[in-house]
Amino acid sequence: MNRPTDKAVDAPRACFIAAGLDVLGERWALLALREMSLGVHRFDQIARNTGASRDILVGRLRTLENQGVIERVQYSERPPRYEYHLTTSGAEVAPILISLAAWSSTWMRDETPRASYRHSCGADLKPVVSCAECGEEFTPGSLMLGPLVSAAGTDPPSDQ
Amino acid sequence: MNRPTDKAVDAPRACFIAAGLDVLGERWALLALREMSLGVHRFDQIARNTGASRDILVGRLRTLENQGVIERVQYSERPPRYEYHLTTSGAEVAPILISLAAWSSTWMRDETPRASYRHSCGADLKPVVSCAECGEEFTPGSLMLGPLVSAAGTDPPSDQ
DNA sequence: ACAAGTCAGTTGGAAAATCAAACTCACTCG
DNA sequence: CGAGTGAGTTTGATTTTCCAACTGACTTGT
Repeated sequence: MNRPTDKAVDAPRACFIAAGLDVLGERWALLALREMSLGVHRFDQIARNTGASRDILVGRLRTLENQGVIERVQYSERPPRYEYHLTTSGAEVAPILISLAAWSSTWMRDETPRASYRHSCGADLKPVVSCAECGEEFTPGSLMLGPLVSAAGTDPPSDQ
Repeated sequence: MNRPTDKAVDAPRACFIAAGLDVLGERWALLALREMSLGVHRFDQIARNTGASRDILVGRLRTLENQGVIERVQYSERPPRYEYHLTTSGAEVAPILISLAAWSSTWMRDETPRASYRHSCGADLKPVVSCAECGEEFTPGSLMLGPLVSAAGTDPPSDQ
């Protein structure tokens, strides 16, 4: 009763981009991760530097913690106070932030002055994305759909 | 009355990551761009494949058009019908989608089956991000703040 | 000692964004 | 002629977000 071509009224594409956005795509999430990448770990400073309201920021940080992207590290007993730190998973968000910063500094050409980014070597941010397998640079259009998978092909990296 | 260290009650960090998110960070925007990257250009299919409601999708597509990320291409006079295509700027969003897909397929390890992505060479998606200047691979933490800039350092790429 | 400040949240109510489904309009196809 | 397609628009509910004030447990300055 179900030939392979039967699509149940065309459900939205379930792909890893959509899944990633479920975690990282909520408002303020990536900016909070940006702060931690830059060495800012405390609630008040993250709130100030991102501009997020404190209440929704609490929600985002909890979601990111539940997803294993960040972790709370207690730095005071009385009163209990926590710092927010990137896990391995969170640290690996960097390429997303880098690509975003690079795209933005190329294409957002208006008058407003903004903080730019650079590589630790001192050079302006010019990331090159290439395929680990063939070494070729990714060109627009070289991203293609692959098969459906449940857990990524090979090794599950254990966090921390 | 304004020493360099006076910070006007700590405004949120104005940086290129935040600016990029203003354009690409709204709900459905990146998924719509994903569709166009995959060769889907018509409204109904973009709505179906992303899962966005038609009304907000209209809004997103208009914003992306105004920002020069996509353009509408008329393919029928009567009734007027348009296709949505990536501009050069839109095509260069690919590294963001690639990084997101790669992060997600590494870290979203639950049971639900999702479409994976691959490079056009056939290999599973394993992007390597390196610095165009020094050639070194970007490691977590190698992203650093640079100076404030108004329009990116050098050449404004003309679109198309 | 007491007032003021820091820090990580909570709370409550208003404002904005999103959602889903139905509806429109201009056609095309059988 | 009737059904279907395609790109929206409309409507009214639901969900998120925003903002400012408030709390509780301290710490620091005078």
